[in-house]
Amino acid sequence: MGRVLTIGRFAQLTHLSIRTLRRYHEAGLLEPAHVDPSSGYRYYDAGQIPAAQVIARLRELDVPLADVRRILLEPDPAARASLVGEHLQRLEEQLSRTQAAVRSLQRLLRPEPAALAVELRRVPARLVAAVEATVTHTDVLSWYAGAMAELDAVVTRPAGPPGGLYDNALFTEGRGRVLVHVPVDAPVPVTGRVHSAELPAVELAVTVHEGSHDTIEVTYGELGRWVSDHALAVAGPVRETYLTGPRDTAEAERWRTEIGWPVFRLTPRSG
Amino acid sequence: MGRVLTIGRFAQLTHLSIRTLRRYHEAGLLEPAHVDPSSGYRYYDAGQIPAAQVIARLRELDVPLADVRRILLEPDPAARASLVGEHLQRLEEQLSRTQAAVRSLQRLLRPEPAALAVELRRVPARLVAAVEATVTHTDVLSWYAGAMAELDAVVTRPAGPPGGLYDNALFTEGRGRVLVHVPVDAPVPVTGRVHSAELPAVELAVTVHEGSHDTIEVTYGELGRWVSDHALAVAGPVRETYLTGPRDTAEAERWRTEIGWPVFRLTPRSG
DNA sequence: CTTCGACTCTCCCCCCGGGGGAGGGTGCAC
DNA sequence: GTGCACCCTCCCCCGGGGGGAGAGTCGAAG
Repeated sequence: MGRVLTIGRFAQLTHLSIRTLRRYHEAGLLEPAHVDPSSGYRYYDAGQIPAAQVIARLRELDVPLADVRRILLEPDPAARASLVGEHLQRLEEQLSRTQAAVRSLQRLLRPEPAALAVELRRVPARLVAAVEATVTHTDVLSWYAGAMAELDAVVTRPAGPPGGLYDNALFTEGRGRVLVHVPVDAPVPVTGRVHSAELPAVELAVTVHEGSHDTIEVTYGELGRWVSDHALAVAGPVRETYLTGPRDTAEAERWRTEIGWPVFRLTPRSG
Repeated sequence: MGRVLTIGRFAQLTHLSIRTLRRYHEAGLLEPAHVDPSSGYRYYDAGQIPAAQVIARLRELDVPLADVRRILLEPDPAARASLVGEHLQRLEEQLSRTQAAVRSLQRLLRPEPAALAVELRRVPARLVAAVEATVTHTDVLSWYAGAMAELDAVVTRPAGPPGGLYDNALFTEGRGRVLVHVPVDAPVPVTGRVHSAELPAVELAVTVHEGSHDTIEVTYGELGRWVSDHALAVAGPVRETYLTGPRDTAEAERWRTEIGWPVFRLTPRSG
């Protein structure tokens, strides 16, 4: 049916650039209907227009070319739809991160004079039921949800609010060790990923972040400033304790998150 | 006040990576409080934590480093807020483009068997009041709004629905000549950007896109397929005519956009 | 005060998804 | 049959990082 189209005509019909079509060819996303072996000329077929448009629309959704290829190679429509759905979910997560950034900017650009209440606290060792893993910054939220669900299934009578330990590398390098825990009075048997652990005693600089986690980075910064101003230095993974969280109330404004940064005293110097 | 912080400690307090801090330094975004001239070591101050966070949050909004710099250098808070607002508006435009891509994908992945009604039509030359410019793909929407408003102010009695001519390069290369017009019965005097023009007679392959422009690219593809299947080739800028548009009804489902692609007949060949 | 391990420096190459342009081969329409 | 528009490959560029090499520096323990 379709008459053979040169790359230029095909570009006009699909609203893609010639360069982009060549790139999709070499990436194995859109093989021309025919390639002249002597000249290397690419020839397309009008039937390939929808395929080219699917690629273009997926690219508009910032789907990486490799994932586009995976989607196109998936023969089962349902599986293909779920692959696309994953990316849509990723877009929603990005949207919420964008909203959090906007709210953080608002708080940063018109800062409230309310002084931060920080307490230096010596925390004893603590027996907990825990789940640990090394995760990336982008995965930490979904990982947390799964780990906490598993903990809740095992720990029937928690001895306090749940919490997490987050390696500093998780934030600065985007990947690090994470431990989510629920305090317990007695060791729990190993169940799935859940095991007992003892959080070591530390000296913590503690503050409480009020409200949703959208602007928690700002609170981290304020706590960091306090730590620095008091001639302290960071000495280990940060500890968050979810005094009031999503499990307690759906109203994010009521959440209360304790942030504790393990610190040690620097040798005194002038200043 | 603030004690001097090495780049590593500052990275911990701001949750930025060392590499990123160095990049922000060389980009002139975040000058360390002190740089040791002999060793090159960067030393930061705890007071710079908020500045670092502002940069990080703007980067999360995909603000280019150059624009971040412009924002940081702007002393007037109101002007600064408006710069940030521009980027937020850009994000909203991107969001609507994302939604359009999703809807286009839905239409592409479960196509309706409804055959496209295409008509080959010889169109005579037409006298219009027009505004022209060379614009980029990202600017075309806002440019169109301004141009159409100017046209409306000049043309009191239009002789037909408004339309636009769009260079194919606008779509394939992202930049091209655009002409927006309102048909008139008699030439209009030059007023601002508005001037008279005569659209040349052409042979058009015409179809009508129903509904919002979200999925208009899909209709373009179907029209392109029809053009190719009928041994035609594209011969000039596409013509859109807004039979029913935002000016007529707020219900996007009722919009009707005529798409006319100038074509010429290819020399006959087998197939 | 020395030592040594952790920290930091610069420099170069890599990633992605394109765009610009050079230099040279092809095709089609008149 | 010839000219010109088209197409080819190849290399370099962009932004905003990351990885790692190799060398220099800092500072805390002994």
